[in-house]
Amino acid sequence: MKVINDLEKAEDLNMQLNYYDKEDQVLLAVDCIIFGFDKENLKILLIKRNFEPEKGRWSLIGGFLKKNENLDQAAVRVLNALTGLTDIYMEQLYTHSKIDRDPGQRTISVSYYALIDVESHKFDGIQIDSARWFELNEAPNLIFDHNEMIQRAIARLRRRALTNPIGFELLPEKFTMRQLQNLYESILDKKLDKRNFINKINSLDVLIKLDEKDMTVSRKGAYLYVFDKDKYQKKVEEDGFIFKI
Amino acid sequence: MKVINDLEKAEDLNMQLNYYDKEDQVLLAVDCIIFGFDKENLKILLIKRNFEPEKGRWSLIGGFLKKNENLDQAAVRVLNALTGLTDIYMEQLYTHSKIDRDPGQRTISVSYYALIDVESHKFDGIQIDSARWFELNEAPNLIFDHNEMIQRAIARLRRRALTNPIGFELLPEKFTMRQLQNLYESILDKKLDKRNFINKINSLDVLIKLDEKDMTVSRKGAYLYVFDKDKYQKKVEEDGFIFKI
DNA sequence: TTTTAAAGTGTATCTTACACACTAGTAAAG
DNA sequence: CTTTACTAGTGTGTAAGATACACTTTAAAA
Repeated sequence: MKVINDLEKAEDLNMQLNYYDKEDQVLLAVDCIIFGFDKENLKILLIKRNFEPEKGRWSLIGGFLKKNENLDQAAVRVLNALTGLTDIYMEQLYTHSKIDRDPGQRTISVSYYALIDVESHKFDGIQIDSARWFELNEAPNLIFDHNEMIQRAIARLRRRALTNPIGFELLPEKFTMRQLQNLYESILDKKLDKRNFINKINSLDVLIKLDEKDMTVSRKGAYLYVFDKDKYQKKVEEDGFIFKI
Repeated sequence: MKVINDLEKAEDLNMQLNYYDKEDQVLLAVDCIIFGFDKENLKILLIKRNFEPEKGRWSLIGGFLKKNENLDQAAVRVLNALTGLTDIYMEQLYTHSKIDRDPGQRTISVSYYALIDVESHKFDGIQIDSARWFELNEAPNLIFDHNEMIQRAIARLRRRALTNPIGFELLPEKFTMRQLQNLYESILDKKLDKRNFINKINSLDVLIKLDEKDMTVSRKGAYLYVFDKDKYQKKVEEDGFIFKI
């Protein structure tokens, strides 16, 4: 019996090695879609590619997954390496696998996206020269399937904006109602009624109105608000905190 | 000049080769989360793994991406190979990349999910013996991170059910209101009011009531409905057709 | 003919969404 | 000091949609 068992084990081991070994390996990339909000408009961060193929053309911020990291970590590392940006929370979006999407070699790419405040995230990386913000509708044509990736990210962002309090965490620490409304209007690409917007936001009960005013925006000045992270967290845990703008 | 150009080209080519060559390659897998609805309850399709590691344990229906296909195609192929199921539309869900998720070798897995009608999709594949339906809450513990994958799929399904007319396409061709309500109640895991549910569904205006009755469910019998695909498509194109149950 | 089991149906009340226009406050200009 | 200019800030009425709720109908089986 022992012999048979050992034989079986040997066969299994063999099978195991064979099984994985005969499979095709591929390169796995991450591409970061970084939306920026500058209190007025929605922008996107792009980079000039410094290697072939497609050297010199604009692209998303991308790089390859390494053996010792997971995809979330790869996205953070790549973003930091190419722009110097740190502490950006990105969310995984979609995995693109068209056979010839990268003519250099069979590469599958996982897209990540984030929405950040332009002012409070100034670049300081070595590659700063080659990365810059573009207005969303003035972005150049991108390499590979990067345009498609962006379209998908915009769709997700929009859907999110309609049903989740996206943006609260992503705004500058203190902001005016007008800025928050601008953000929503940029994402949804339509005008909202000021009174209804404020009523809705207030009914969510996650903002704290400060005594402080932003006097740069008008003669009268506009009250500043901060996001109440604790209240927000509690609501998310309780009921998912889905609403509708 | 020509010489220089050629030199540059050579350098570029070299760089190109180097660039891709020094990157780590990985195995890419797909795992299919197939939810089934049998007019009563939500089930999940699992398979007994027939190779090491973890041979003999239950797992999702999975396999590896090949060079000549994209991920969507891989998911369809793998599902068909292991269960004989055809014509299943699956949607990509998430890409799992924890470093040691598969102890056999570094493998990244892309999960796909679908919701199908159990009755109208009987197995006929060679592997039929090792695949079977489990009640969602009676499913065994699965290998790797497959439990986590299922949790994510349930969350997505639930979210979808709240805002999209999921299920209409996925039900048997003819169905009763009670069956549709059962489906929603299974997904959302809560009871709904019969009258309110019917009113809501009718207000969506995508079902056609037949003269035919299903006499198996009660003495009185229940009217059968069919899904109006054209109307549905039109609504999706016009306004995305988001609603709220 | 009676029993049984699920189907089918309507309304009143509450909540939320939406449309809509004027006053308030401050700094800068004159 | 007064006027001007500019954006912030505010409330209500109406319409639509969400929710709660219980009895009658139908046809087969006993």
